Amino acid sequence: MKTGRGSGRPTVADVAAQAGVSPITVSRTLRTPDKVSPELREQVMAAVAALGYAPDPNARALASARSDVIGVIIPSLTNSVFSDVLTGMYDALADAPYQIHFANNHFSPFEEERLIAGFIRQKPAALIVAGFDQTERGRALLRQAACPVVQIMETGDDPIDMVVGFSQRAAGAAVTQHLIEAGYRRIGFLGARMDPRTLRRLDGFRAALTEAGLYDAGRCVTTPAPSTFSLGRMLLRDLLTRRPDTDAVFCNNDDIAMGALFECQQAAIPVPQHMGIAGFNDLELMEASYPSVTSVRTFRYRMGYLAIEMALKELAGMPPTQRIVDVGFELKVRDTTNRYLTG
Amino acid sequence: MKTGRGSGRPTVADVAAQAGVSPITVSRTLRTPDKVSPELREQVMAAVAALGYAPDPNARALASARSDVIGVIIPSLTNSVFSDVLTGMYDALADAPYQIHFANNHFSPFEEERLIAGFIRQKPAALIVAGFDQTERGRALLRQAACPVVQIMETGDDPIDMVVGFSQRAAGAAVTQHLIEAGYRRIGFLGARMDPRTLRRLDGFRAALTEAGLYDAGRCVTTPAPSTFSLGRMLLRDLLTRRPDTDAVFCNNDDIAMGALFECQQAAIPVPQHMGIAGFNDLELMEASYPSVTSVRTFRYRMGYLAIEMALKELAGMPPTQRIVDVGFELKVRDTTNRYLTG
DNA sequence: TGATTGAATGATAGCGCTCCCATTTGGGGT
DNA sequence: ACCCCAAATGGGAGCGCTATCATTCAATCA
Repeated sequence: MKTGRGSGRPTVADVAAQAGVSPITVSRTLRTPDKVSPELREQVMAAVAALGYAPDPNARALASARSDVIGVIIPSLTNSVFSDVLTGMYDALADAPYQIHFANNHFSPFEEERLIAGFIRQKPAALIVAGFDQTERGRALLRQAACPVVQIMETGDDPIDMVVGFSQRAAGAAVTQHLIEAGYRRIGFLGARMDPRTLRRLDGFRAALTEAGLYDAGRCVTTPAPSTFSLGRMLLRDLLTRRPDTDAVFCNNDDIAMGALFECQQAAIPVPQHMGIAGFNDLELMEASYPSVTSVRTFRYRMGYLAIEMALKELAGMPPTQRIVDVGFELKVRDTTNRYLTG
Repeated sequence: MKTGRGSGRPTVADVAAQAGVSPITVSRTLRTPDKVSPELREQVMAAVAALGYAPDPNARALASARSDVIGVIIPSLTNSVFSDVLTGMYDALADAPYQIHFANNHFSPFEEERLIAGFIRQKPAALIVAGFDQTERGRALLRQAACPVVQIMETGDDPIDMVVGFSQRAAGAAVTQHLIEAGYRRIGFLGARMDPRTLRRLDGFRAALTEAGLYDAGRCVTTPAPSTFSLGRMLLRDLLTRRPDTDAVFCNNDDIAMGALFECQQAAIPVPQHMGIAGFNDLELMEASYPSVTSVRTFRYRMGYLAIEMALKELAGMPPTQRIVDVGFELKVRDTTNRYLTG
């Protein structure tokens, strides 16, 4: 039985011999038990247990031209936003016979393209990518991929296959609208990294202010640098140097907003009276902070969860209920934009 | 050329035909180019380029009984601590022909054991696990794994194979020592999740206080719940209910510390005068915060980076310089424990 | 009753790559 | 001139599994 090159672990052949059936019956028992008679099924399972057999995923993938890998490509790991998404994905997977492999493209569509090609080579069960900003070739690869493809974090009418997300632009506009309604008039925008999604938030910001006749391009302070809390402090300082009369800021994300708040505290600028602050994503920190910080709640866990769920559904042969899912967002108004706060 | 079952993509055989060599030469050109003469090498590379050939990782893994997967098992994704570690790993990997697959065990050694078994089935190139608290069988599996194994986040004399980390206990003791030196006397401990590493920090805390004759078990407030900022607030409230005279807290991590700070701000407890606060991990937030928060800087990125580097070195056949690497830690003293602060 | 069907099982032949060993070739050493 | 050896290349087989088609056999129908 030892052929010399083998791994030493039991194979389908071993199980088949032990159970007195053919290898293919073992294979069937493991993958499509209902196509095997109960008696044989039991025999095979007993042999599997006796030998401690576990199938080799590589051999399986080679033979069936389909692996159990669900490829996930996200822009960054450092970003806590994506770790929530991933957590949702893992939870949705539960005990489904797939595994998630992910890669990060460092916010580069070119790296994303490489990663897509790499995944496709593995014949993935499904692919999940962030947003709509793939390269031409990247989109083409995804379109040709013989597997479900889910785009997440944004919505759009023309998904490659399926999409679950929300309108970044509408969310940006909603916060801005809230700041206007709260009585702020000289509203700035603080933005870091400026990836496509951030740009769409800015777009919403601009639209809302323009409509209200309050837009002032000079109050937009942005940087391509990755966002950090300290950067939030710096961006606010920058803005106040250029436009000292600014009375509120919409921050492209919560890190920046929190940094802005710290800066105000240190500079003894009363928040929310003299400076309103709103963030984006609604990290848990924003609610716990004192003062608590206004933000836009995004359903990150949910997006991850649904993305996997939709892919699994399609893999199971069920047609998806819908190909375009908008999970929405929720404005969380808190202390930092509540001008009529007592205290 | 179409055999019916094939994937349609070019294979080694196609490349070999195009280049006028045998399949094995193509294989060699791609994996060990120095074993092929320059002329043939060039021919093969030309054929590869012409056909757009890319090897099938599954077939490769099956034939060579060794995949290009480096398995990483960490307790949690939600935790920003681990995302730093992962970032370091990805960076260390750079263009090495391996890919990282990770899984999280939700802080459960049993789930960890399952994951280890799952990875080993894939014949990984290397395995990286967090800490030393595997199950008996988990350790056995790792020991028998025919690949480099790196334990991270902690140090220990008896690694399964290699280890890169730092002494959680010593770090816990060092912060506590600092609090004592800063003049605090009634020092509490706030801890969430209480995983093995946290327990060792607590151990260091206890040792330092005991030695100073200041230990009071009643000042340790812990919970198995996952740590959040709000939880930090609650834990501090709890502690102050039990021991209102507490004058400093060492928090098991930065989230808790930050929450404690917010609670103090809301309750108008002067920090650091009436309450010293120290965290653990030194997230970027701690430095940016106002007041800035004392913490223990841990080299998370570095640990991830080194873990991969050590594994790659071994995979390349080079003997590792050392099997046990202590990256240390660094106490960052800031406003929240600086009693003599002006302001 | 004989033809027909469908479910259950098996034999065979790969999937795409690499291991192992054999073969060829072109120098050194003596 | 001889042997020997190492480097370069190829032939053949097999990694562990599954797709495909063939076979068996009992149940069904006219």
